[in-house]
Order: sequence, then structure tokens, then C-alpha cells
Amino acid sequence: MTIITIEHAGKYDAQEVTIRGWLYNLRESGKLLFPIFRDGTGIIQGVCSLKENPEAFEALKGLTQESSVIVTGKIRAEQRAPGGYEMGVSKIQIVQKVPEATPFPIQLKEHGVDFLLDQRHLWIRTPRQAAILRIRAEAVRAARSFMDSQGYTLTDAPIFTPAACEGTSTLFEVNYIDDQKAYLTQSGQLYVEATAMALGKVYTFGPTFRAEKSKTRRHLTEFWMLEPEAAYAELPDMMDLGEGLVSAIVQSVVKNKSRELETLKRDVKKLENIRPPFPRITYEEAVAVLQKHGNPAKFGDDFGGDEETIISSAYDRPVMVHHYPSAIKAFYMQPDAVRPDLALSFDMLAPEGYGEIIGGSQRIHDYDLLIKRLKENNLPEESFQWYLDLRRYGSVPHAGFGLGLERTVAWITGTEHIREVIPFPRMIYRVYP
RNA sequence: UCCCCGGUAGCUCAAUGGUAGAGCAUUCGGCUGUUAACCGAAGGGUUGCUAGUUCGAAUCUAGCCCGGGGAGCCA
Repeated sequence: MTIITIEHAGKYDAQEVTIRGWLYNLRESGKLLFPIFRDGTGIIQGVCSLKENPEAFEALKGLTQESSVIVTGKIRAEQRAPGGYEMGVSKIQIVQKVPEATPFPIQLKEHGVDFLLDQRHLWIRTPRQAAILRIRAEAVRAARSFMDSQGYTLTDAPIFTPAACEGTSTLFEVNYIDDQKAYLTQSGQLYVEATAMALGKVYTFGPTFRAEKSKTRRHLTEFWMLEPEAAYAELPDMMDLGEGLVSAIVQSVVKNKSRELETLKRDVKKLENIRPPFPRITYEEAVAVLQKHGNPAKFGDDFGGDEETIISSAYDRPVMVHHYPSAIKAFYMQPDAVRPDLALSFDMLAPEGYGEIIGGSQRIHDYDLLIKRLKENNLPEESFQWYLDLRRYGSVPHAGFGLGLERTVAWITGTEHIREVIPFPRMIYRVYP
């Protein structure tokens, strides 16, 4: 018997096949049953009549939602079935029946966020969540593939770090061995600067941790970040790389995950536009745009969610804002040669109000300037000795950025909150399941 | 840390000072083309916790607990 996945059911019209999955729903109509099966790749309606298949009918009748089943039957085109195909069930094997006393908690109806997050391990079985996770996987695959194609080498940064990478955000402290303290990384950037001096063009892609007490739809305490870094690269090189990377991710999802985008009812037209070149405006131009919209922003302010939305909604693709004031940016960013009060930095803002998905910059490569900035920011010089070494031994101009995977996937999938685009979100006050 | 909102049956919600209810889910019965099927019946409650006001509190007050949205910070 041919075992198939539901996504390919249409190719087996009029053939008898076997599907291994779960009972998604069951409608009973007297001597006729309409089970809906899912197998992770999609859902398909089955039909089973008492008259034609009494054995299968009795096994299926009253079966509980999410019971695991192996079903065999003939696939046929059927207008009345969701998806256009249905299976005439002739044989069913129940792998495990969900007990009536403990029915599957997630019904085919609206549920509250709190409940769903407590049931996250089961919530991911629903078609919408499964589609999002498949798109996330495609985004990761496309991102790696693009970086590799551009000659970047993956050099993973450590997750345990001795001290703050940027000195600003709150860190998760962990007990290391023998009473030593260590911290969970909040960015692989400093390490990737080191590997860039070793290998030229590199990136790291892994989880990062922020103990900030942020409670917004754009924040997780554990999220994934892709951080390229290239020796001899300058700010415009990174803006080129960023728009190439984001375009590659989006186009790859559009091309290979159209079924999932359809499940999510995402407007694909908006994604098809996402191709280079992306608009680029300076920070000062962005402030002028904000003021024109009646926003009280002035030079020297950092942008919040409202500001990002105003700026990004003027474009149909991500916009890159560059040359922010040094005062509101990280200590390691290289000042502009002509306007030393501005940093060679850029943020990429996603359309439709999804906010910042990339933050990047050219890094300070001069030893004395870096020392000065460490002091200005009250950062302990001794913790940064290895980082300063990079400026002692053949320092070169270099640049990089960090791309937030969840924010990018939230935008691509049109998901309201980024907690839905990671299998098990870690948020302030929520580390279960 | 601050501001706002919420917590009633397994789930989604109603009841605004006077007997705690509906739909879904579960159980039982009915139905041969259902689309979160439908129809009939049953079981299911320490109204987040504590104290107070009151003849009487899900409802009013205070404190606490647990969530959600946003700000700041950031990806």
C-alpha cells in the first residue's frame, strides 16, 4: 500500500493510499461519518459509510479528537470536501485513542492567548501554527543558503559569555562551574568580529537572550539572530547585504511555501514586491518625515514603535535608516568621517508596522577611539581585552549587522505577535512549557 | 520599573447588590453529504486568593497573586 502525505493527496486521484496521522475532527451524520485527518502536511476529509465499510465505521464512530490513526482509502476529487479532495475510508487502524476522560483541550474554535500558551505543545498541531513553523524553517534555510552563497562562513558564537557584549541590556546570569558567574549571550557580534579577522566573511546564527522586562508583541527573552560580519566591509556593503538577505528569505518563502501562506491568508502580493533596491534614508531625513506627520521627534531622539510605523508605512518594502546619532547607538560603532556626531549605523524597518528587523553598523577599528568609548560608557576595560586585541593585531575597517529571525518571520507570515513564530516562546513571566 | 485591561464550568463568554447561566467539549439518544454539522437529554462551579462593607457580594472597597496589551530598551 502506498503511504503518502496529505500535501500530495491530489496526485493520487482515484488511487488507494494510506495516510498516517491524527484525527483532526469528526462529524457524524447517522450512518455516514466525516472524519478530517491531519498529518502535519495538511488536512483532508474522509468519508465512511456504515453500509459500505461497517468495520471502519464502527472503529471510527465516536473516536476522539487527536487520536492517532493510520487510514487507508481511495482518494477522489470532491467539490464538497475542503481542499477539493477526500478519502473514502476503507480501513482504519487506531494507534492510540485519546481517552474520553481527558479530551484534547484545543477545540476548533477561538481560544484565549493565556490558555493557548499554556497548551503550546499541543497548539502547534493546529494548521495555522504548523504553517508558521514551516515558514520559519524555510526562512532559516533560505538565510543560510544566501549567506553561504555570498561567501560567508558560519562561525558559531558561544552562548555562555563572561560579560556583557554591549553593556546595555540586562543579562541572564547563570552559575558556572565552581562558583564562577557566566551570562547568556545577548549578541554574538563581538565574537563574530574576531572570526571575521580570521576568516574574512563570517556569520553566526543562533539563540540570544535578553533579560529585559519587555512586554510587547515584538519581544521575546530568547530569540534567534543571524549576525554577519565582514573584514574590510563598510556601512554600504552591509546595507547591500541586508537587502539581499531579506529579499532572498522573502522570495524563497513565496516560492516554496505558497500553501502555508495561503493557510495564513497572507497577502502574497505584498511579499512579491520585496526585491532590491530597498529605500535608504538618513536619520535626519527620517526625523523630517516624522515631523511632517506631526510627530514631535527631534534630532537626538531614538525611534519607538510609533515612529518606526510612520516611517516604514511610507514604503512598500523595507526601508533602511542610516547615520543615527552616535549618542543613541552602541559604543562600538564607527563615527562618520565628516559628521563625527553620527554613527555609521543602519536599521532596517519592515513594512506594515512590524518594526526593526535589522540593526547594523561599521565598527570602530581604531584602538584609541575604542578605549575612549569604553571609558565614556563606563565599561570595564579588563573584560574587553580580547576585543581590544582585535585592534592591536592588524585592525581593519569592518562591519556587520544582526537580523532578528522572529520579527522577520512575524512580518512575512503576517502574525500579530512574535510568540507564534517560534516553537516554544520564552517571554517575561512565561517559560512553560 | 511605569501606565492600561482582564481573571466565573475543561474552553469561549453572559449574569452590575437578590436562586450562577448559555454555546462548545464530555456522556447517552437521533440523523446517508457534513463543512467549527445539526436536533434532544444528562453530568459538570470554593466566581484567582485574603480581608472588609452589607440582611445579602461574581458584582462594591483594600491588599495580594496570576495573565494580557503598551511604554522604556532593543532584534
